[in-house]
Amino acid sequence: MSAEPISAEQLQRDWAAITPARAKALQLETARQVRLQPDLPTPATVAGVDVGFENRDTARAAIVVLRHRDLEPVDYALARLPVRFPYVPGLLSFRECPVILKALEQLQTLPDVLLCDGHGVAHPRRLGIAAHLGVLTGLPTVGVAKKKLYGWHGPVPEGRGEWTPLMAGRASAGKASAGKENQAGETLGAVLRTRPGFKPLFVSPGHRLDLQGALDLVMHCTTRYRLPETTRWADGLASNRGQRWLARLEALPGAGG
DNA sequence: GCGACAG
DNA sequence: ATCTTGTCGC
Repeated sequence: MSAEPISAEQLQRDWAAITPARAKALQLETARQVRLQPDLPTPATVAGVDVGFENRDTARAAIVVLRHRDLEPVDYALARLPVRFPYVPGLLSFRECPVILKALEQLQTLPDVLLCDGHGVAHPRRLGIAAHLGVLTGLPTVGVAKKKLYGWHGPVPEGRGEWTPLMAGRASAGKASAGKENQAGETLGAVLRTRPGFKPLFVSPGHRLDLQGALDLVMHCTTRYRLPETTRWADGLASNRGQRWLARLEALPGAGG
């Protein structure tokens, strides 16, 4: 039933001439394959993935695999590919998935779970890049975003690890309900305070785990910064100053590329 | 018509 | 995402 891991090359062909309109339709179909379930087995490894742009039309994906136990890097991969889809809010995966799959194929060993830059099911059609990547690869995935794309939420508690639900739909306006919100929507994710005094992160499950599992994992990976270590590594490698981070990786024991 | 709008 | 200078603080 569920799709086998698709190759980057195949994906490139499938999406070669896709339009935003067709992409939205495809999201509705693909979202039906997303599976959110509790009790993700404790992973041995957790990876972070991010995409940077060397220029207007060249994307660069970076994946860094960390040991779950101590968050030490054990593997990484880099890939480049021409950009063939514009940035459209809600359609991010069509722009970034191809180059990410290419990088995944270069890893020595696949990670047990993947933390993505962007949302999971906290998306208008429930298929943020993390959810889409999960279905495409079959891997458990988590969405970790710095800004909201969709949904509404109340005040975020100040303590580290505290959070408030990110609900589907839009906050009800009107003075009659000032202070209180609609109870109608479903919980899609969480607005999580990883560090007191800093802006919160938007966490949502992507595939093969639930919200609690996503939150536990993100907190486990977040030590002394606002962002999880996975994201920080991938971010660094995908960016312009990637050389600096590359040097740190190559100085490590068993981290090949 | 007006605001919202991952990376 | 990317383009960019300085600045405040541990």
